[in-house]
Amino acid sequence: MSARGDLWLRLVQSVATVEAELGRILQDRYGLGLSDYRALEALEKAPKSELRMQELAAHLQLNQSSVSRMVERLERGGFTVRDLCPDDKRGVYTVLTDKGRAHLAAARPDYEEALETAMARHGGGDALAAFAGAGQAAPA
Amino acid sequence: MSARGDLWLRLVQSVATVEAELGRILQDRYGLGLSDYRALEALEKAPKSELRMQELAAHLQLNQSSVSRMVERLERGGFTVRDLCPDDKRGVYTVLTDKGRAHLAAARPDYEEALETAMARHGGGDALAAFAGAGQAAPA
DNA sequence: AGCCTTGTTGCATGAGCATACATTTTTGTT
DNA sequence: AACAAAAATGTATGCTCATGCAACAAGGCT
Repeated sequence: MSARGDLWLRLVQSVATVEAELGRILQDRYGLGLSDYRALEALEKAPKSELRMQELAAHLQLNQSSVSRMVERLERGGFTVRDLCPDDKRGVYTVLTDKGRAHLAAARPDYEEALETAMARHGGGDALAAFAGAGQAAPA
Repeated sequence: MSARGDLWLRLVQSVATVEAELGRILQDRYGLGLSDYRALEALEKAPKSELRMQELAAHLQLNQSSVSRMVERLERGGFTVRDLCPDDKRGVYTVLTDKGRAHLAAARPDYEEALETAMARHGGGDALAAFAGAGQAAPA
C-alpha cells in the first residue's frame, strides 16, 4: 500500500469517473459510446474523412477486432460507410457520412462542456495540467 | 477537437496503457485481475481483514453486482471466504484468508515495480505529480 | 404492514485473444 | 524470367471476461 500506489489508484478512479460521466451523456443524448465518439472525431480530422481499420485502431489505442465491431455499430447508425481500397484489396476504409459529421457536430459541444464540468468536479484538471506541462510518453 | 479534449484523450490513453500493463502482469504471474488485486489490498488494510460488499464496492468504485462476482472469483481462488454478519443477517463479510494474504504479499512487489516502470514509460508520473499536489476531488 | 437496505442474478455491452480468411509480398526453384 | 510455395498483412468472427443496470429475494426498521 505504498503512498504512490494509493495515489495512482485515485488518479485511475478519477479518470474513470470522468470517462463514465462522458460516456453516459454521449450514450443517453446521442446513442454513442465513448469510443464511437472518438472514432468520429478521428475520422473528421483525417484527410478525406476516411481511415483504415488499423489506423483507427492506432488512433484509439484499441484492438483491431474491437475497431471492426465498433465500425459495425457506426455503420448501423448510418454515421459511416465502409469502402474498399482500390489498391490493396485487403484494406477497408471507413468513411464519415454527412449524417455522421452532423451527429458529431451536435455532440461535440455537449462533450466538451461535460468534460470541463466533470474534470472540475473530480480533479482531472490538475492531472491534465501536469500532463500538458511534461512530455508525456518517452520515445519508443 | 479542442486542444483540451485532445489532451484529455492522451491522458486517458496513458492511464489505460499503464493499467493494461499492470493487469497483464498480475494476470500472467498471479492469476489476478486488477480489481481483484485491489480488493485484496483493501481487505488487508481493513480491520480484521474483512469488509462488506458495499464497503468493497465503495473502495474500488465498482458496482455492487461487479463486486459480488469479483468476490466469487476471489473465493474460488481461495483468497477470501464469505462470512455472514451476525448482527445484520443481510450483510456478508468477505474475509482475507492466509492464502490470500500470502498471494498479495507475493504480488505486491511486482505490482509496485511494474507501476513505476510503466508510469515512467508512458508519462503517468507527471499526471500523478500534479494529482498529488492539487486537492483532487471537490467535496461531494 | 410498508418501506428501505443489502446482496445476488439475468441480461446486455464493450473489450481482448485466438483464429480463420483473403490478399499481398517475399523467397526458392527451375 | 516465371511460377509456385511460404510468410506477412488486413479484416472479420467466435469465444470469453469484467462490468453496469434492472429485477429480485431476504432481512431490518418505522
